[in-house]
Amino acid sequence: MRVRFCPSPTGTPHVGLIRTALFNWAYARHNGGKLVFRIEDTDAARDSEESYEQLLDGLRWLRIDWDEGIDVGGPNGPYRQSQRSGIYLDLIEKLKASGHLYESYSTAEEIDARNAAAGRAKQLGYDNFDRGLTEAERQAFRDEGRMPALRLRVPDTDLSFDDLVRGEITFPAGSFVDFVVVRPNGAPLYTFVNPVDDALMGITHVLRGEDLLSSTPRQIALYSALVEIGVTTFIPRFGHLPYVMGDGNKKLSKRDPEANLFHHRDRGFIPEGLVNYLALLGWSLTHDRDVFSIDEMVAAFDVVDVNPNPARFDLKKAESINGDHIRLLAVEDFAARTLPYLESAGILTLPATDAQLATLAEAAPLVQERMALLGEAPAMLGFLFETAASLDYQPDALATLPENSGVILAAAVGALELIELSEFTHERIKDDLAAALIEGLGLKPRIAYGPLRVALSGRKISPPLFESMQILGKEETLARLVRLSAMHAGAGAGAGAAGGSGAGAGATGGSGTGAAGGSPSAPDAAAHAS
RNA sequence: GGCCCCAUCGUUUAGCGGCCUAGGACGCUGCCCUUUCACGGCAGUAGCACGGGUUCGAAUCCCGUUGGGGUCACCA
Repeated sequence: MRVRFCPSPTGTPHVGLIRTALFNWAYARHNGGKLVFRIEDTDAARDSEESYEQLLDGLRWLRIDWDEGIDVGGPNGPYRQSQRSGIYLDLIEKLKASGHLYESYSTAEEIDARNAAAGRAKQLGYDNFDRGLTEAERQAFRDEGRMPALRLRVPDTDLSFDDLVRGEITFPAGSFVDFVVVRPNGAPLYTFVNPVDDALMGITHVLRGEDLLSSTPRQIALYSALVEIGVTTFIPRFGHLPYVMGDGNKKLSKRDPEANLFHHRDRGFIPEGLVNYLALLGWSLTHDRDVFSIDEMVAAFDVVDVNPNPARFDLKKAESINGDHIRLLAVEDFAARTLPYLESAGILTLPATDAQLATLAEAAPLVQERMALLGEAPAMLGFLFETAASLDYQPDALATLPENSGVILAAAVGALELIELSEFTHERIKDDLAAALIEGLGLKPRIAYGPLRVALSGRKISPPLFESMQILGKEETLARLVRLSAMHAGAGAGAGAAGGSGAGAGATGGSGTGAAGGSPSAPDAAAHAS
């Protein structure tokens, strides 16, 4: 069994294209067959070397490998169509000699005019006019200086094939016409080189996008010609994979950012997660589970199980699956994978220092289960790599501070100061803070710890608080609590319990006494502190 | 318009004649867990496009209707 992946290198890799590569790959691996990787660069105007490199980059990132073709070579090379001209020229001559190809001098305008004159719908396209040209007529055109395109003479019969995902499909005679395979300048078109290369490379199963379904009869017609002249002995099986849709009812367009493979990588999809999600686009492993490994996919994949309906690319679901795979990672692996994201965000130096790596290793277990995308790492871990002085506070975080924040922060400082440096662990921190704030001040945990969280991270949400304090260390933790306390007092929450520099009240309005629950207990807190 | 493909919860998918008063997942809602957010747990929400057949029996087979999509290039 031999399958192939044969993209044309235009633009950045599209997730639909990659899904096609994945299915071909999985089918080959499942059956112990070979995957051939060929590049269809027959359109010099649109193809680019950059796009070619991106294709390789994308496939390697997803760990989709191939047995024959680009880079790895093989007996049927070269594997870039732009380097196979000689092969095509030879075959074109043979097919001309056998009468399968004929010269066509009709221009688009002439075809339209003939259709109009015959009362034939314009959309019907070419009318096979040049089929019956005599040699004298052809010579007359040549004498006018016209160069012929070459068309394949298609059979005047119905053509059917048994699609691997859709079953029996029949195209009635006349619904496909003689089509151009070689431009007047001698350059063969995709319609020619694609089947020819498949034949030459012994491809047995063609899995491709649904958009090519209606060109299949023409392809089979060419294949029949190739069989007749002895180039190959069989016509491959075809399987047309469903579209990958975007929002609404349209194909996921190349313009759509979600279509871009690298967009997802940049946001922090991991290969395991994206492959899993891509596999779900038209296929499923089983009835009650949709998180699986690529090995599980290979073990189970059969193209006949592919669902023919178009699938919508659902980012939310994709992220959820990715999050599941992130959680499945060994913690060291997870930490290592966040590295590039932290570095490019400027959180870590490049390269990261040993101290930074140590901090990351400590923090990784705290955040691994709270991320769906590796790209969330900078926002989640950034505060661990700053100093009290450089920390930025998010406005929405500041907005959550209760009026008695000063009291809370002061009590926390008081409690934490008493902990020996060697005992500054999250368990101890938790116990002492609970004693000071929950019992001491009689506060609800969410009220008590909110200001501490903001002080530490500058954010409303963060990794677990006590663990974060442990990683930051006693000195840094206290510095952050003190800084926010001073800020808060300065901003006018009259309590002034912290630094006492206070005075600047008024601005925010709320009279200092508002700290209802806090006030009575304040003396206790103070006692604790001193 | 011709031809072709497709049709199960909002989305995706299981189902290939009786295991279906239709299962899972994402999303959404509620509750629990809880140092925030997550994670996790529990519960709930919501679907076989329509109409004919075939059959003892249809989400499953057939026909039609409707709806959606694709394709009709000297692009790939």
